[in-house]
Amino acid sequence: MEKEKQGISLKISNLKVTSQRMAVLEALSSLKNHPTVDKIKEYVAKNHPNIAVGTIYKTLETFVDKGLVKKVKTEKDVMRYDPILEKHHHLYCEKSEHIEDFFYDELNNMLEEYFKKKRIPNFKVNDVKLQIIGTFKNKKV
Amino acid sequence: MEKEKQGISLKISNLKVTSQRMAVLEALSSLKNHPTVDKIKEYVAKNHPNIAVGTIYKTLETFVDKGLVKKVKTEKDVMRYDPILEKHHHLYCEKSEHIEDFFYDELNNMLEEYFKKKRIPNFKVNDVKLQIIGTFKNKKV
DNA sequence: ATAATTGCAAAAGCTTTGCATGGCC
DNA sequence: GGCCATGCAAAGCTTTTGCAATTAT
Repeated sequence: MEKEKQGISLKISNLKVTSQRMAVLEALSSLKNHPTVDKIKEYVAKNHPNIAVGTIYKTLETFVDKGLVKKVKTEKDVMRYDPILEKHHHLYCEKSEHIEDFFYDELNNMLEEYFKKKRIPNFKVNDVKLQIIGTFKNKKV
Repeated sequence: MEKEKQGISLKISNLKVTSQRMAVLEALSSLKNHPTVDKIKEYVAKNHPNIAVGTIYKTLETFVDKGLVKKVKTEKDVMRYDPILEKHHHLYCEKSEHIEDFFYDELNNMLEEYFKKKRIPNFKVNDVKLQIIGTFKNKKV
């Protein structure tokens, strides 16, 4: 059961299990497309009409601190959240707000190799993220 | 003379040459580190005490439209501006707001090759940006 | 002349904060 | 019971907008 897993992941992170946190976790896993706070609020409000936006912000910030979600940046200025922790990159649509995940180990390995060989003076590389920008074809995004 | 070039680049873009626009261009080329609007305002204000923030925003937006600068987004939610148009990537410091440019044709070629061979289903790649995240060594950033 | 640009100030997001209340452990 | 999390509302920022006055061409 999904809820159980979510409760466990809160406990592991030393967070109290509250219905709001559970609801935000559920929203994150249901809303596929790197939701904004607004989308999350909308989703959560279905079963939680009284949840405060502040709570959602605080909750998400807590999750980021604990490493349960990551922030995704776009050229626009609204923060979006990504619940997937495996290493992956993002495809950004030039024409819409759509963001899609892109997993490809081969690419990760290639980059890792590259930065292992080619050192950057005075800089220690910890992570490399790709923003792959373009357009989606034949798809309602 | 630098000013002349800047005036010309405005004319080429079909923009009227105003002292405010010249000042913003100068700020962009002097402030190396991908300045925020605030930094730009600060710089411009030295010789232009009366410039309005709104004007700076409008000016920058115009420049972005004309392709004279690009927006750079960080995990924090303040927009920053990059006057360098050549293809390049960014080094992000994990510990500060410092952003540095990273030029490396070899890497660009490698990525270009990669995405030429490895097609992504339903997606046309137009640009690939790297966010290289880590820490600067022996350096006051 | 006239169309574009600017300054000013108000407004519009998005996000954070403080504090009293309420709920987990 | 103690402490952490929540709701609420206000405040803080960054950014946008409308409009009259100004300026470049």
